[in-house]
Amino acid sequence: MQVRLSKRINELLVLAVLERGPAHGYQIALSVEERTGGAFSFQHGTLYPILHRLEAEDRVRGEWGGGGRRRKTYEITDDGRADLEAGAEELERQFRVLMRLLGGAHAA
Amino acid sequence: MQVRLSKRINELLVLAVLERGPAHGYQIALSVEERTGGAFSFQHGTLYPILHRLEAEDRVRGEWGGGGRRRKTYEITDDGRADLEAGAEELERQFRVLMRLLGGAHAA
DNA sequence: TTGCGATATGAAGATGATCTTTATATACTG
DNA sequence: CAGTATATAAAGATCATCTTCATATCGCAA
Repeated sequence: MQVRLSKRINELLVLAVLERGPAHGYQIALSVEERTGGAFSFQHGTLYPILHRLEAEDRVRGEWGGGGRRRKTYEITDDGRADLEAGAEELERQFRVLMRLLGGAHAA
Repeated sequence: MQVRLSKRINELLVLAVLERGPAHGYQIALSVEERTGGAFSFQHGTLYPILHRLEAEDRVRGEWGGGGRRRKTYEITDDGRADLEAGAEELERQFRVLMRLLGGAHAA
């Protein structure tokens, strides 16, 4: 399955949340969990490395916010937006292929 | 993402192939690759452990075939069929949730 | 005002799935 | 008879994720 599906999905989830506005890590985790009804979630030991990767690759931009509380706010970049769009399409394509094979077994 | 998505998908791909008739490992790998147009594939170091796991859990039944050539033919069990059906449904549900979040970003 | 729970981030270590490599062996083709 | 395709499997490497540990602030309640 050449491209690690879970890894890709995790990245896209983060990008999708940020597409709707800047947020910091903790918020992203809550948002994903809330908006997917708990179907997807992040352990913080999973989320932060992803954010660091996305930032290193300029798909998001992080900025340390003031106000005492150590918190870093991320926003999506143009590269990130492009990646999200391409990724979502690619993922949907892959999934249709998958469901065609699986679906033949059980359903309409 | 509590249940490892890739792991689950790999299992379901194997079960889906076997749902259409018994096959041995090598055939399963070819079949998956062919029927998904290359979107999904197995390295043999991935496939055989999966088959062993499925067999150990009675989701498939393996039998060493005669004819000199060391080859093991697998068929799906009732447990395997039930698991495939439940898994395919669950996967589709998960994916709809995922695409709703991702899709909001780019599309209709 | 002190303690606790929620917010907030990150690094280190453990686990586990997948991939690569190595090993073995037979069937078929030229 | 040599080489390639078929066929399976174990061992080791790699990498993502999870768990745990570490740190620090904020808000609330006792």
